[in-house]
Amino acid sequence: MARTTGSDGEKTEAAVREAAAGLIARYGYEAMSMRRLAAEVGVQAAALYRYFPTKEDLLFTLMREHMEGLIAAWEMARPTTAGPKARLAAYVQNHIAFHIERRHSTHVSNMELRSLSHDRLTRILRMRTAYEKELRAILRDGTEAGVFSIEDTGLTAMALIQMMTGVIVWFRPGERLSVAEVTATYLSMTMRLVGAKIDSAAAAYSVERPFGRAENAAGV
Amino acid sequence: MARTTGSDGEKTEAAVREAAAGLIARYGYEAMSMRRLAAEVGVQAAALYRYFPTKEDLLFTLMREHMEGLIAAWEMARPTTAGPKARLAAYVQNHIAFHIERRHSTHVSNMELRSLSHDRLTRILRMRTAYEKELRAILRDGTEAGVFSIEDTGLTAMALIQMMTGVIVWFRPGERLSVAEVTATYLSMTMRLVGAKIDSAAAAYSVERPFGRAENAAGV
DNA sequence: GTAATAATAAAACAAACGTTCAATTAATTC
DNA sequence: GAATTAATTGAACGTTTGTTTTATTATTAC
Repeated sequence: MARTTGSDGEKTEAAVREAAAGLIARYGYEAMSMRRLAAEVGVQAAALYRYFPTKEDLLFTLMREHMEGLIAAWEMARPTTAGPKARLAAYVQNHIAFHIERRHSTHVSNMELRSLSHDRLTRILRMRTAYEKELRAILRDGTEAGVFSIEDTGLTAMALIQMMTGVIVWFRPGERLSVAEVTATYLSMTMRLVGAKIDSAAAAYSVERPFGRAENAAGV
Repeated sequence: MARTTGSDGEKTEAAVREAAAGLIARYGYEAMSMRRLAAEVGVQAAALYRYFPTKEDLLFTLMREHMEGLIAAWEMARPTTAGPKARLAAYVQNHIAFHIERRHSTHVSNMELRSLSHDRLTRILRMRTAYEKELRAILRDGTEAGVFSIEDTGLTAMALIQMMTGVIVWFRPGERLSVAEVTATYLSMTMRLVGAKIDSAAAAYSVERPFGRAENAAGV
């Protein structure tokens, strides 16, 4: 047989991306065979090559779009006029919300870097560095303004990112804690970690448009 | 040919373990072929099967011994009579020192869990849970004693472990920072994160026998 | 020095891998 | 309704995979 009834290129490609992210997150890039992926999508392996010339192209596409999405989300969420503390709060909220929302591609982007070619690895790492640079800038500004007390800006940024991204390792939606509760707790841990001075302005941590659904509930 | 001059089972096995940890850390378990591993050791692939019946047995051995080593190191380092703050400091120091010292097997143990069979995964996770339980106990004791101010003990434990283990992602020995400096900074970040009350007892954070070499230098 | 054993090499196995190609059918265009 | 294009199948390709088997040599024990 050949073309199947109701088949549609765009739908198939989207299904391939989603299935690939799920399978790679669960079993790893090397462990996912193209035949297994095709079966998950409900298609023959050869059909995948209409959308992605090689397996590595597929991996790279997932990673690139993950990073582009993360940076775009931050550009939407970032407060431009606010002080260091509100900006840090926005960064934390955006980061956690984005990574929980996209658990699978986060896993892929964090675990499968080693399967990229040198050039593509460089491109992904460049995006990542740009994103992390934003956090370092916030920490530096806060330290210079005397709002934070931080010993080493770069090291603190790495520690915070590892801590926040680590949420996806254990967090499962619908269990003991909600996204809002987790975010609120991580936010206060972050503020203590950077030695943020407590101030009386009640809305100090709140931010206008966090990524994803409105989950500002927890009283922070 | 067959047995080569100077060949020795124990040495070969040790070489296999070390080479395997390095290759899996760099390229991943699935991406490491038995032939590649054998070449790294300087032996034919068939020779590996004298020491490990299957590839997965090799992986499991690396992980089990990593976890056993971690737990053993903590049992050596743990202060039994000290208060929560000194115990937490000992935990952090031991954790960071151990993971930096064994970067490769740490990578393996963190990234390749999905390649284990169900039973073996359960065994490794049991060890991990036991180790993490120690940290939760310290945090709980400190909170009850009023020394720490923590909202959610379990969540804080996960955040701390992710933060500390994340050191191996970016830390390279011999670069900008020494192990002692990194440990000192992480220690003070940890203490702020758990809201540890500052006390005047100067030696509050010091601990008798940290894992590995004596790197207590930084004035914490 | 001979017998036993430990450690390895070399070759082979079937299975699975990523990928390509030709054929075939569904949908679209005119 | 015929011609064109889009989407997919099924079979095949050469490699590489983990593993097994058999033979061979170094070492050890007596």
